[in-house]
Amino acid sequence: MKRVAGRNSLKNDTRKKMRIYKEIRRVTIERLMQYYLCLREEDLWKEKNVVSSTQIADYLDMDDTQVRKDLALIGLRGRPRMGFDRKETIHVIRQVLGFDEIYRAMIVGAGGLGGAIARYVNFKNYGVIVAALVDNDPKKIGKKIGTCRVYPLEQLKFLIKKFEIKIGILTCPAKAAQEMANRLVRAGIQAIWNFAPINIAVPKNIILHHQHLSAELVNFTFYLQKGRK
Amino acid sequence: MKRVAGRNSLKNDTRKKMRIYKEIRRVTIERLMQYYLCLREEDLWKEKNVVSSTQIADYLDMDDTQVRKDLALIGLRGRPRMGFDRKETIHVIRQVLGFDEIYRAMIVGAGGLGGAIARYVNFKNYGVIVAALVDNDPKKIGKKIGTCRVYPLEQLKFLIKKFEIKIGILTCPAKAAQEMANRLVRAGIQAIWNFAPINIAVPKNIILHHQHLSAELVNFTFYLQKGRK
DNA sequence: TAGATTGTTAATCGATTAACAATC
DNA sequence: TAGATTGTTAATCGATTAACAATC
Repeated sequence: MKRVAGRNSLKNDTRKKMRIYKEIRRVTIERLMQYYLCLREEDLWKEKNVVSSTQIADYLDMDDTQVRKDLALIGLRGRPRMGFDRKETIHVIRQVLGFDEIYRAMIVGAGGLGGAIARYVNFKNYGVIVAALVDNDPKKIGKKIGTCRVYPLEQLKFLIKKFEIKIGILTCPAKAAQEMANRLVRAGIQAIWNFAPINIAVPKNIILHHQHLSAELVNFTFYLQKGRK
Repeated sequence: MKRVAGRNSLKNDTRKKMRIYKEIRRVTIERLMQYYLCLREEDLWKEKNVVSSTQIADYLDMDDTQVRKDLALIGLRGRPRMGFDRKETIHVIRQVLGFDEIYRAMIVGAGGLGGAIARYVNFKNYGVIVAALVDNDPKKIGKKIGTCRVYPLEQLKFLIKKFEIKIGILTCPAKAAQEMANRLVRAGIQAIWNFAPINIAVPKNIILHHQHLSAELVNFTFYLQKGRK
């Protein structure tokens, strides 16, 4: 079957993207994120045009073949004796991880944690913009935190439609978390990032990511124990 | 060689503990944490004395053999037809993960995030107590946040000695993070939990856990992309 | 060219799952 | 007892690492 070059390119791109995504596992995503961070942030490499898989592997204390495999998976080719083009690598990883699209988020609960997250400016480098906060405390409503405003809880659904919000960030007290999650789901949210120290349940089609800070403590308590090195 | 029962029991316990710890990997720790959370928190099981590996596995959507293997690794035995003793399981997991010892922590940076963490009451369920905050803003010094007080930055070293602080929590701005980490290390801290959006370097013997909230965004951006699912 | 680095296949390693006898 | 659940061995699966020819 004959093909006209270009005509199907967009379609083929999408198909290729989907094929790639099927194969990318969670651990790979985490590693891609690490490559991205060190390629982008490390002063050491900021001026370089080309970085070898060995350099990345040494920096991250991992195997160089792994780096090449991961980069090959997302379509990146290196050049023998040279390595990988730094800018291209950054660009493709951003593309694959979805940082080049824009998703808007809403923070539910304008307390200390919610406020701190709203002020976290570099979310936008990762394709996420906090568009609004909601709270039920009249004293907080109308205030500006970072670049966004605190709205009354009643406007939750309205704001989600208006700003086309896809991600709900729960920084409310634990006892309100499930109810707030339900409201977000009913309002058509697609993903929930839960900071409340409680497990919540959502429909299967909703992306749910728990951020239980207490659960992270095991990283210290386990390794600090006597008898451990 | 003959052994006197009891005489070596403490020694043997420690030896056994160390042997176990050698074998416990990061993924296992994470799973133990999940078992702990669902055994402890799920209302469903709060009244039960016995829970089977199958029930836990179903709840967490994993393989039941895995649950039995993990529990066997930390010395827990189940009873055929019954399952595992719920309280004993909780107790042993707490023990292994180190939640029964007490470690004190200091928060460096009494902003929104630092304040929110200081108020997170259930850290103490995991063996961690926030003993103090430090900040260089004179307006904040002396204030009480949750149950602890904000001290001047100059007292950092003094406070670490006084309260026997083992964990430093960095919630200061990114540009101050490395310097604050250095001060913590010089003052004899053993672990650092870094919330500042920058990579910091510490000596190898220090436990370092980065909590880059921005990096978590990939959990949403990747899966929200068009062409996925 | 010589040598460094890639890309890929094969080998190893470890983790997960299946099977089933033992047991209460 | 019959049947459910454990504990353990063996089989499978997948991920990581080693080896090495290809290449600039």
